[in-house]
Amino acid sequence: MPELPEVETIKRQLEKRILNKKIISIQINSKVVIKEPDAESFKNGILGETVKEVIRRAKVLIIKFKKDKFLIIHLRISGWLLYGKKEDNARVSFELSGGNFLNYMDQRLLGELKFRSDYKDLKFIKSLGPEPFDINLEDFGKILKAKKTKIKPLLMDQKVIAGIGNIYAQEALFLAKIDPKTIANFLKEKAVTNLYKSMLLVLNEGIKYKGSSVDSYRNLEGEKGGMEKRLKVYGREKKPCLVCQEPIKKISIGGRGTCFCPNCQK
DNA sequence: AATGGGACCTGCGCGC
DNA sequence: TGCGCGCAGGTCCCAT
Repeated sequence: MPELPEVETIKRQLEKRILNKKIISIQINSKVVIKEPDAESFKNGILGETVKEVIRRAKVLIIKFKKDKFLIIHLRISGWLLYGKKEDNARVSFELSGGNFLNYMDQRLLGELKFRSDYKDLKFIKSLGPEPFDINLEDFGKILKAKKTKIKPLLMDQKVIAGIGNIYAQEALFLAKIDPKTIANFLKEKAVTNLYKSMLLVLNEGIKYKGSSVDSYRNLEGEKGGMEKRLKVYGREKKPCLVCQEPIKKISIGGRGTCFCPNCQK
């Protein structure tokens, strides 16, 4: 599910709901999502702690308790968080002071929860490139210039730019009118500028409309996002391009489905 | 350096 | 109707 806009939406909602709440009890229904340490130590470590800060880095949510206690949540594909009553099909439920619950939902069980003394030292976190909103046009251009990979998987490479996934990469390329198969260092200055602006635009729009609910994703309040109705190419295979009416084509790049308009995106 | 395949999981929709 | 297959918003790991 969740790319930067979805995770940012959840982060902002968590700030309103769980800041300064204490973890009263924890029920783990699917141990497989607890990646570190073992389920028992995970539970014991978090019980009684109070939420001091909520952080997002790329697609990762970090809940900070004390100085050296962090809950790190990666939702991967089908993970989401639901605030409110206790959910029977939650993989993990955290009971909070005040009577509400924070439920970790994850149909495919690919997400991961970790309890650690830090998050910045995680291998994955250390390998991340800059946040899209922290990179300037000049640096963005330099990165593309140095790469001979196709532009679409490059945008999705978390080591290069952190937070973009399969939906927003397709949307940004459509807006910028760039063929997703284009080799990155082949892009001219104007195309690079267009792509940079389009990337920021689609991410900001995603945040504004509280994410895309293409499938099971719901935000913290259990609501669907509003962005999926505004997506211009993702999931629109064979449908007419919203700009030129040409049928949208779907291909596979780097093993990921990729929709684009063969007429607009050159 | 770049690409392709498989792995991790469950469940949906499609064609036969 | 029922079944098998491909596919799904992510990331890692291996081989070439």
